[in-house]
Amino acid sequence: MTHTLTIGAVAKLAEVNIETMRYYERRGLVPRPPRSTSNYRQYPEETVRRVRFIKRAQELGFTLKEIKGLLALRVTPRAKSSQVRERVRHKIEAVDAKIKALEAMRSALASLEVRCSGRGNIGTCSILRSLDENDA
Amino acid sequence: MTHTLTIGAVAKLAEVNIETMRYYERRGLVPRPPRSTSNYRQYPEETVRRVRFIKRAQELGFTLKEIKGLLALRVTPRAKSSQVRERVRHKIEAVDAKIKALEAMRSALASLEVRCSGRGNIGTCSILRSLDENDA
DNA sequence: TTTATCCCCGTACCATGGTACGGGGTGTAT
DNA sequence: ATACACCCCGTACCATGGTACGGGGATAAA
Repeated sequence: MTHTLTIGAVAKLAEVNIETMRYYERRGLVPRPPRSTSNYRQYPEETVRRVRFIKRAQELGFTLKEIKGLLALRVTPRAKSSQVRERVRHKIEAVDAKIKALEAMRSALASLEVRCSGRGNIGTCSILRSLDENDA
Repeated sequence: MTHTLTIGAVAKLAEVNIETMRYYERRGLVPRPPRSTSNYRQYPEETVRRVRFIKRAQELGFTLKEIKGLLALRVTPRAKSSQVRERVRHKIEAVDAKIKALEAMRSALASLEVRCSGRGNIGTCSILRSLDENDA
């Protein structure tokens, strides 16, 4: 059983470039793993999840800096859990705001699809107008 | 009544840099407005909404190219509405995927908040583990 | 043991999305 | 008519998030 992965294996499983792995390490998004005698990185399997999380979060509009903050949210013996909870609440609010914005965009798109399929007034068929109407 | 806005006025209202306005024009995200006799850009008020939409969509992880595609979704006399509806459906699917991913992240954060506030096992208190458990 | 494939590291380069600069004209209030 | 803020354009520069290159060593299969 292979309990560790090489950098190339992680990259392949997480669908990123090897250079990206090294870049994330430099940026502190992926912890420096132990090395083999020949100085190869030896990653635990969970690193794959971590990297996938990073990619997914990026697609949701988080910067690497913000993602680092998300990954750092954990209670350790040294951290006061009340502080961590406070930060978690802030992150939840940020996520909720994104969800709301996406839902607004979604319903604008949906109403676009409905309203514009008939022979309605062409002038009302942009996503911006759909958003306006939902806001109002 | 001022029915047109200068570039500076739009920039201020939409909370972007003036240079950003000109950049969006070059990229085709904001249509080239008519000019005054002294060659000043004369924007209709709706441009403010358009620019705000661009910024919001960016925060949701859309690239300028994708945003251009969103803004272009409209039925014109020349476009077959069936094609437009097809594209709209694709966009809706993309938005739904983002919403789902954000909801997963949200519930991971929420369970982080609950589970880590007591004196549970510290090892289970990262967002990655919370996501794992929700997936399973 | 050779050949292919992987890993190391440092450095350079790239695309996206802006932002700044500078020399010139305009608009307007005093 | 003078000052001050605003606009024009072209060009240069910047930060983020990678990606490529190249010389050198390690490992595995034939």
